[in-house]
Amino acid sequence: MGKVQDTFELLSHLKLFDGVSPEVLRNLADASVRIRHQKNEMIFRRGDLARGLYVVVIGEVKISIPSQQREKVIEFIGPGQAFGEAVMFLDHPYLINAQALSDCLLMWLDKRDIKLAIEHDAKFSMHLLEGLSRRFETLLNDIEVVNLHTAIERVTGYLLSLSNEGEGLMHLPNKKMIASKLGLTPETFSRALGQLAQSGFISVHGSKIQILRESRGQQHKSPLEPGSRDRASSGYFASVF
Amino acid sequence: MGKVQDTFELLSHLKLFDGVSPEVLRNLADASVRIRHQKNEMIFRRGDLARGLYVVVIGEVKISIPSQQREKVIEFIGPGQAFGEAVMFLDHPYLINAQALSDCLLMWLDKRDIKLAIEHDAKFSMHLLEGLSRRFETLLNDIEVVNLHTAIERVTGYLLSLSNEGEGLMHLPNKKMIASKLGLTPETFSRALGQLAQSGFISVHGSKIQILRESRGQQHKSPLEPGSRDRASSGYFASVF
DNA sequence: CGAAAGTTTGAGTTGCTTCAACCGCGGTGG
DNA sequence: CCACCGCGGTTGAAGCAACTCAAACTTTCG
Repeated sequence: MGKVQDTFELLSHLKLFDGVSPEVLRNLADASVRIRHQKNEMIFRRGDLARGLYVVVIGEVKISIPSQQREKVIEFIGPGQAFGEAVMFLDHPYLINAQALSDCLLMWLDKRDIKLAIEHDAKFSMHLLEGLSRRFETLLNDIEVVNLHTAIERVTGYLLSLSNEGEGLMHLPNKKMIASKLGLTPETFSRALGQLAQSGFISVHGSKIQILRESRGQQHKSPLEPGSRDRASSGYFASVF
Repeated sequence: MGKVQDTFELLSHLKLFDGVSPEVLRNLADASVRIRHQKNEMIFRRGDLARGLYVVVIGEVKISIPSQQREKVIEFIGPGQAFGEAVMFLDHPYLINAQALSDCLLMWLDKRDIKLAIEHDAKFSMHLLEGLSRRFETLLNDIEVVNLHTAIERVTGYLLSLSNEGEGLMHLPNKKMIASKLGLTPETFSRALGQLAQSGFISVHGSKIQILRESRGQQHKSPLEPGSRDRASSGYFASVF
């Protein structure tokens, strides 16, 4: 009882369940399983069967495509976000790996219970659809970045998107993963940062990065940010190089 | 009346509306707008506002990311499939272009009506979720292909996936678009086909392509295979080169 | 038939990767 | 306390796969 009560409380604060009717939420809370993972533990692997979805309550999770040579980082999932849903609806095995980037508290929900909730609460359906759509746009953006932009453009775009979300001084733990997210090798990523620093656009001190100069006029199509404007090689790049 | 009746009939045969209750379907049919597009006409462009979604009834639609230099083809949408949904749920402008590849009959549904249908029929929600999930997996696959595979691997994988769906003799209209879908230039695509033909794996006669030899251990559901990088060392490629 | 677009082929270029060495830092244990 | 290791990151040099540019050829279609 205590457990269910706590879980209900916990879930009710997550965006995914915002506005969902108490009865449905209670059922979900009842059916949910708490899962803890230590930093670096695998949550699931490519090829595993998907029986449900995960919601991050505390911590951060890395989603990536595994490869013998090098993995490709897809995205980072934080509190309130779900993952593993896409494949769940298709009855396919996972294409991706999910790994805890820090000690994590997750909620796991069985496919059956999710479907029940969908049947009883359209609000929940909408949240799922929105989440999936958001994730879809992110992927779309990544495809665009990888296909149509050079290394420096990718890094610039990434930094700008970070600075849009947060403030001027940024902290990049694990540049290797960022490089992979941008579809670059760590070496190329490092060199790109070096070039941007040299050109005076940013300053780099270890993992701390500061944007010194904004892109001219309306920025370079921030490639990791859905719904932004347009342009690649004009704008900032024209002014710098 | 006649029109609505026909539309109801039309929609009821589409997978997207399979199992949806007659009342909801009738409302949707009532609210839907028939849209015809001639071959090569743009259906929407990046930056346009998304007020609803489209369903292909007849014809084929190309979804692509525009670029000054060259566009990137995302996918081809055929009868019974929806497009433009992802962005609709987010109230973002489109990131993509949609263009008719042939003369098309489309149904357009307003966001409001879609949301109403979601609220009244969980089956419809599920179809949307499944569709979005399927599309998501496709993108994931594309990202993997572009990031982790060489030109020849991409082409081989694509041909194998076609042959899995259909039969040995394939028809590729517009190789330029296929090349773009695979993240290659037309030249590189052409050369890759040439190499595969020379190695005896396929035969190419204009736009008609025949697979002559299967890949060893014909798994290619997911294009992450050993030997992706070191082509000379394993898998199919070792046997060919 | 002729123009326009698509495709192939050749030659040269390049941006990213690869390989390798090196640095700095945190943890560990002798 | 410091030597040692391992790992993340940086830097240099060299290679290469795919791109660009260009020209010839083919198909499509008005």
